[in-house]
Amino acid sequence: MTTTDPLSRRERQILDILYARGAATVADVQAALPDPPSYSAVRALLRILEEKGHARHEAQGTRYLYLPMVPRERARNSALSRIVKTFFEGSAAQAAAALVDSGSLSDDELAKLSTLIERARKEGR
Amino acid sequence: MTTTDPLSRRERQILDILYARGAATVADVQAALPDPPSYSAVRALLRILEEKGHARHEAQGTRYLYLPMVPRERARNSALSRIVKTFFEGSAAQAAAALVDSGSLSDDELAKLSTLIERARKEGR
DNA sequence: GGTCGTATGCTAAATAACCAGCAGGTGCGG
DNA sequence: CCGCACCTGCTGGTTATTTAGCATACGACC
Repeated sequence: MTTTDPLSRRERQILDILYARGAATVADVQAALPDPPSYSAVRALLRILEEKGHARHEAQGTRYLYLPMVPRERARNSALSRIVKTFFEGSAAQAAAALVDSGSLSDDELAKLSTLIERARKEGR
Repeated sequence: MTTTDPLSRRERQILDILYARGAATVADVQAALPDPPSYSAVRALLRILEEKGHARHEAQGTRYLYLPMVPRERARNSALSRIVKTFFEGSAAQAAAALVDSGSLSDDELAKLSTLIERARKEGR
């Protein structure tokens, strides 16, 4: 499948868990889910995600380890782009500004970000 | 309702449209939806969003104009925070870096961001 | 005034999502 | 060797979501 299909709520939740952890077993996913349903239910959802081409599994001993199919970076970028479109009128700069303004960045992080910006400004021309 | 409820797929899509446009009529929403369903269907979803406390409407002449209930900034922050948790291991700095690295920022924007960072660094201590 | 286009209120049906259970297999401790 | 704990394959039922349809109202326009 083409990964252009919209995901249901649970599918989204589970895929998020997969991205957040990199990989996860059924039990991992179940433990990480809010309002965790039965083990069987989680398995069913994971199978659907596989059918839709969003996840795959590898055998880890006797059990399955589930992983995202779409590369993390691509998924991340499209998630960011969605937010930028929805909340920042398409301006990535505004989004970045909101993150800086959030106040959750340490001095160290701010310094690094500053360097990054300088580099971007030089490359820009 | 407490806005802590998870939204269905269509509900999410429609609410996103409301946030992206600030306000919208039923026809606006229908036009902006991918795979647009019937006018009636869109209306039903908007009504549900109202019941759940995510949207409200004002009469605009004979028709309704729908608006988000939760302040844009709050919705935006929680959306950002979700992405940061899912894709950037909780680090807002990494997310900001990804945006800067995206290359979509103009020189002007980079300069402004730089100023913003300097200010944050001073305030930080 | 007639009628056409577009709006809402309300309702019920079709579809999709979600979930749990059973059967069978495999490894491990007693 | 046997039972326990944990896993997968599969399958069907229940609930939520998504949808369209009908009746009705209101303004615009000829």
